[in-house]
Amino acid sequence: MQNTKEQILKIIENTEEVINVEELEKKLTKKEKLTVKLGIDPTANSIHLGFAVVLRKFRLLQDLGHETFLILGDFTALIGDPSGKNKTRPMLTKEQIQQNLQTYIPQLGKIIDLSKTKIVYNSEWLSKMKPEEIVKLTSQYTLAQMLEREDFKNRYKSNEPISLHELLYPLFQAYDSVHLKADIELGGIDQKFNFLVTRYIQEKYNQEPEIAVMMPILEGIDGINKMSKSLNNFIGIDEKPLDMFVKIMSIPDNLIKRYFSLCTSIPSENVEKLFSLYNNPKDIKLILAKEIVSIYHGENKANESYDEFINVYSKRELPSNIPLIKLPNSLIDNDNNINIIDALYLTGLAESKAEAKRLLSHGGIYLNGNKITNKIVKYSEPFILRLGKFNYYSLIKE
RNA sequence: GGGCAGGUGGCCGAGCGGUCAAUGGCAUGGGACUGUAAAUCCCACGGGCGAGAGCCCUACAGUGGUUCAAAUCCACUCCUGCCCA
Repeated sequence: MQNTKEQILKIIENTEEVINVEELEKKLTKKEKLTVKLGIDPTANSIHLGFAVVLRKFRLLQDLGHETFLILGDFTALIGDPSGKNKTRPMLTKEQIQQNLQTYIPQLGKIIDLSKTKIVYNSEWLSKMKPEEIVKLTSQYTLAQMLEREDFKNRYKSNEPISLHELLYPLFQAYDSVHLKADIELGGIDQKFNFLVTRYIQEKYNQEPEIAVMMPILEGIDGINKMSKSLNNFIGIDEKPLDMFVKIMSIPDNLIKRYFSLCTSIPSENVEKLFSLYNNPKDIKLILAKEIVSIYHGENKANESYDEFINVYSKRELPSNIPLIKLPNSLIDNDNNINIIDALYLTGLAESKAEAKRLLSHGGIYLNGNKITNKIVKYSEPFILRLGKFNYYSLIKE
C-alpha cells in the first residue's frame, strides 16, 4: 500500500472535482481498504470512451487495493437516471436489462479487474424495501431541494413533464450507498447532484458521507456534446480497431490533449513534447489514435489500423479487407448488364431505392475507381463499388 | 371535478380547408475543398414506378365523421402542460 499522499494525488489526477479531499485523506489514514462504489446504468449494452474515463479511475482504485463494488442499477434502471435529460426516460423491462448485461460485463473486463470486482444488483435490497422504509427515505429530502437540481428546474419551468418516480432516482441511488456504507463513489461530474444527495442522506442514516470522485465528461466526436450513444457521437470500446481509429481521427483538433489525458495513460509532459515536435495536429492525432486502439485491441492491431488508415484515408487506396457482397443472379441480365440501383437495394447497401438513386445522382458511386452516372453498368469481376468517400464493397456473383 | 392551451417528419418548430410529402433550423447523407478532418460552398433528405416531365401509395397522436377536397373543421378517445377546486 502506498502512502496516503501519493494515493490522493493519483486519485484526484484528471478528476473534475472531488468532494472533498480533506475527508478523503481522513478516511485513508483511518482505514486501509475503502469501500468504493460505482453504479452503472445497465440500459446500455456497449461502453464508450466517455464512460471508460470513469472505469479507468475505478481500475486505479482497484490497483490501489481498495474494495470495489460495481452496482448494476437494475432497479434504478426501471426509473432511468434523469441526469442531463430533458425528457422522461422510457422504462426498461427486466428482460431487456438482463440482455444488455450479457454483452456489457465482458466489455467491462477490458478496463477493470473483474476478479477484484464485487458485482451486485441494487434490486437485491431496493426491491425488498418496505413502504415504511421508502417513506422514511423520502421524508429525508424536500421537494424544494429536489427542484434545485438544474434539469428538474428547467423541465419544471418550461412546463415539461416530470414524473414523480423520477424524483425518487437520487434517493434510491443514495440508498445504495447507505446499504454498502460506501466510502468513495465514482462517476461523471453530471452525477454531482445525485452525489450531494447521497452524502446528505448518508448523514441522515448516521453514516459518514462518501467521497464523491467526479470525472470530466468527455466530448464526443462532434467535439461539442457529451459522448453518448443517443447522439451517435461515441467511440465504443468494442468497436473494430479500424473503426475506432477512424473515429478518433475525426475528433476536432482542440480535443487532442483532452483525449490524451482522459483516455490514455500517457503523462501530460510527454504530450506537450509531441506538440512541440509536430506542427501538423494530424500527426499527433495519429499517435493518439494508435495509443487508444492499442489499449483496447493490442499493439499489433493498432499498428495495422494505422497502416490501413494511411492507405485508405490518406492515399485513397483500396482497403485490405473489402466486404464481399453476394449478388443474386437475377440482378444480372443476359447481356451481363446490372442495374446498380436495384443491386444496392437488394443487397442492403442502400435502405431504399430512393436512397440509392440519391447516391447515384450526387456522384457518390464509384465502380472500380470510376465515378458512374448511369444506373445500368456491365458486370465483370472484379466489381468493386465505392459508396461515398470510403465505403468499399466487392460484389460477387452468387 | 371545472376551465384553457397543446400533440406535425430523427429532433425543434411553422402551417390551421385545396396551391402540402408539408416553410425554416438542427442532425444526417452525397459532392467540391482539405490533413481523416474542421471551416466554407453546393445538393439531397417518406416510399414505389419512370430516361424524364411526371404519376401513384403511405404519413401531421388514435378512431369515427363533415366535405368534391382535411395536418387544417366536428365528435369521441388517449397523452402533455397551465389555471381553478
